[in-house]
Amino acid sequence: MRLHREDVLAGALGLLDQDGLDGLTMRRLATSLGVGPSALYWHYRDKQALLEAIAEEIMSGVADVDLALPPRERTAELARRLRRALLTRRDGARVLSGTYVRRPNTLRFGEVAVQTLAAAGVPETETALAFFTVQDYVLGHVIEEQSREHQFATTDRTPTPDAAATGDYPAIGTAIRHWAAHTPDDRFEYGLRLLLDGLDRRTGA
Amino acid sequence: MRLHREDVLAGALGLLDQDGLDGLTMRRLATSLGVGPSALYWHYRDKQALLEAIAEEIMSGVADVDLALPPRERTAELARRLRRALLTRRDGARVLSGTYVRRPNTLRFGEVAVQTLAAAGVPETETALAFFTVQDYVLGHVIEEQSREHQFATTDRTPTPDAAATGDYPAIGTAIRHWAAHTPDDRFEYGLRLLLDGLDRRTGA
DNA sequence: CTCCTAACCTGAACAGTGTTCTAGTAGAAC
DNA sequence: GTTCTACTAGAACACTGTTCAGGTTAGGAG
Repeated sequence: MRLHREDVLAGALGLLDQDGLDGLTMRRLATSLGVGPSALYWHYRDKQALLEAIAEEIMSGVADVDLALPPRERTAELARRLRRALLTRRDGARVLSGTYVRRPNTLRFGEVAVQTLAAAGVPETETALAFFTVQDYVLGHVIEEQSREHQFATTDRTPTPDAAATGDYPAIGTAIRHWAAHTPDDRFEYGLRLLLDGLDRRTGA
Repeated sequence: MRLHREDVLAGALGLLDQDGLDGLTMRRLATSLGVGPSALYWHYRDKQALLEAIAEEIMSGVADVDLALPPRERTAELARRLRRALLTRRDGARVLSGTYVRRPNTLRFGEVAVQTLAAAGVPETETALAFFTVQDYVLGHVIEEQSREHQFATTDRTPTPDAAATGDYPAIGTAIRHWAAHTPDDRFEYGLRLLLDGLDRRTGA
């Protein structure tokens, strides 16, 4: 009944989904695996190393986009797959933003994305700029998305942000009302479309 | 020599700039103020409450954009001011992403931004979507930007990301080389222009 | 000038955190 | 069946956020 690295990783993923990033502690992970805390340090040098393994696991398969799609739709699909992957695990975006991973899944995602952008007609000198722009948007978006999930679930603060805003901030009130009428997917797609439309202008030149 | 809330906030900001978010602990803040840790809890209910005060402080003045600018340039300026504000304090983006603030500075930024987008011709039903898109991009971008600063300063890992990537990931190699030739400001401006160009298409319809 | 009430602080304690260390045990290979 | 490696226990260190009962100090009222 001894552990391997994969068992530790699997247990960490389970604990992450259950209790979130703040609930993922080495001690709780150890007891959930029926083992002492120090045992984990044989498999992973650090908690940071474990988090990087989690990040790399989250990125698995994200790059496997349908290559038959036209380039623009393919980049859109890559962005959607990244968001889906982050949403799959609780606090996934926060985990990824805190790690700096250079491993197969993560690198392959970058490789495919850059190639796709180039195929879409983005000049070679700009592909990295465009890639990071999209990635930064997705990360920022999902961080906020998941932070909202968590905030509404735990605290009992006013769930409607317009409650405090109607007074001195008239534009926010109506704007948020329209915003609330959309699904999370719609909100993501809106920003994604903005970026893709902006990219279109640069592929012509 | 007793403290007021402002003193605690000022000390926290100083400690944040010096040691980063992870180094900002209640005990160290207390000793830096010449006081016991429990004294802080008279001024702020939580560490979270203190962080929200910091976030609100970071957002001070960000909304004060030149109203004489044309709408498109004004939204660009708002995005730049947000980035500058986040960059001013160390780990500023991480602090802001972890808080959910409804206070004057933060609300006023939203109000001005939404109004500016409306003035630019964005349909009223979309202003919030557009606002959050830009905000999410800025946040994601600066989180990555500041995380890079930190990573290169502390650890002695390979500072050039293409070192590991040249092998099986040819596109990344050249892409990163072009990326590295730009200044941080340039990189931000590129993504910002993408978003603004995408917005232009929606203001005509 | 005293008194009193509010504002502010101390010191100790609790429960929890990541991490390291020495010492040891189980499992496979020969 | 012994040896060697892979793996683990248990205790300890130096931290973390937070609470609590009790003490101090300042500023205004009488």
